[in-house]
Amino acid sequence: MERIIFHIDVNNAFLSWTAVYLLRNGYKQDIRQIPSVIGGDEKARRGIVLAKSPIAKKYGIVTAETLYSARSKCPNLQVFPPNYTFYKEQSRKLYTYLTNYTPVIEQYSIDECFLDLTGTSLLYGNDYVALAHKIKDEIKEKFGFTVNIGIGENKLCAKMASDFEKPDKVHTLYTYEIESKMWPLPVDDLFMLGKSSAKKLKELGIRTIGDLAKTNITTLKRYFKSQAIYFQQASRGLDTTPVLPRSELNKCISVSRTLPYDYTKKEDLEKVLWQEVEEVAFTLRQKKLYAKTIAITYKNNLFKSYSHQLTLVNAICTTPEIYQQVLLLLERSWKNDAIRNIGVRLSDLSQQTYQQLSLFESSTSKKEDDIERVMDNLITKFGKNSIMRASSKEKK
DNA sequence: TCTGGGGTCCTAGGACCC
DNA sequence: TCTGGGGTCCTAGGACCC
Repeated sequence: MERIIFHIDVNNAFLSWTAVYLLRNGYKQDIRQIPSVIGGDEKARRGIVLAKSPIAKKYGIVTAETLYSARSKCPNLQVFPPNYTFYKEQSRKLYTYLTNYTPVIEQYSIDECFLDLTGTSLLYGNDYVALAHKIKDEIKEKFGFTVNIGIGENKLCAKMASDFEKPDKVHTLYTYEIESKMWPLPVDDLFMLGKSSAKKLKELGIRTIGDLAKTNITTLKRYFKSQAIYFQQASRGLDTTPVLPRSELNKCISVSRTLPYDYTKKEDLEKVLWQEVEEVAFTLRQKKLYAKTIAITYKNNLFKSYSHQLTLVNAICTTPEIYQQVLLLLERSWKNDAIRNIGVRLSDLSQQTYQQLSLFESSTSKKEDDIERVMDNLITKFGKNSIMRASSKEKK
């Protein structure tokens, strides 16, 4: 059966949401109408563009460039800090509202989702463009921000369509429109085809998505291995992946931090790692998960990234147990270089409710897990400062 | 005061087993 | 004593997404 998929994308999400927040709190100007960006804290060395207004875009400002560079393109640029708590709330409200139309929603990110409306014509009729306009306008009225809606017969086409012209627009990319609407676009515009693949394709003389669609698969395979098949299928608008609610089961939980200056002392790195372990371990336990693989990630002053990981026999979840492994990893992997960014990642997650005790392991781990859970509950109820372990005090 | 943070997926190579 | 080959698990690194 032919499918009908919508892709909904909040226009300049962080900037729009901040605009809504500011207007609601008495700010006189709509920052969507001026040259503005949402940017990280430059003093904390996080000074990059997270979102931009349409006028800022006209100045050539792009996402992820430094604020320094953005200002050089537009001297009267206004910079606002991100408000993640508010963003998450807006995102949740939007998705809750969209479940009115279909239960088959895949939340792709904080500001993007797919809706499967296949078989809903008895409910909404056959005019999907009209339906999309209705949803789009309701969102604008109800929440105060605009979205783009792309309509297609699969997720790929819907996603490509929502990207066409912004903001506040509805576009279709039906099978019969692929040649006219998608083939003239540069290969970089194809979803999941990034910079490094685009560069290789250009060297092969493949510039547009149409060129890619017409390229011999054997040639593509020589350069792109298994990716070649995806590229060719996608360039022809083919995609059979289903709209699936994001699995509750995370594949990994991670945290990383850019440090205020480059750290060269082990004790300093250990202090940051302790805080990071507390964070990821807390999230892990909130999700009632255990982790078997623990990793440490670095970025040094030369922007070189590296990482180190280990896999345990038994999955763990307490902060001290994880920290112990992280210290081991630090010992084994840190190259004594100046560290700009350091992080902790937990993966190989399971919902295992019992721990298989290895022969020589004490049976106290269950008790320790319970103590941690009691502490977590206190934190949830009374806040972070309500409780602190003795060892964490000295590390602050 | 130049270059964030949280994810998923893939690949190559080594260890180890039979 | 001249050195096969398939399978699995693990790690590091990289591409790509928002």
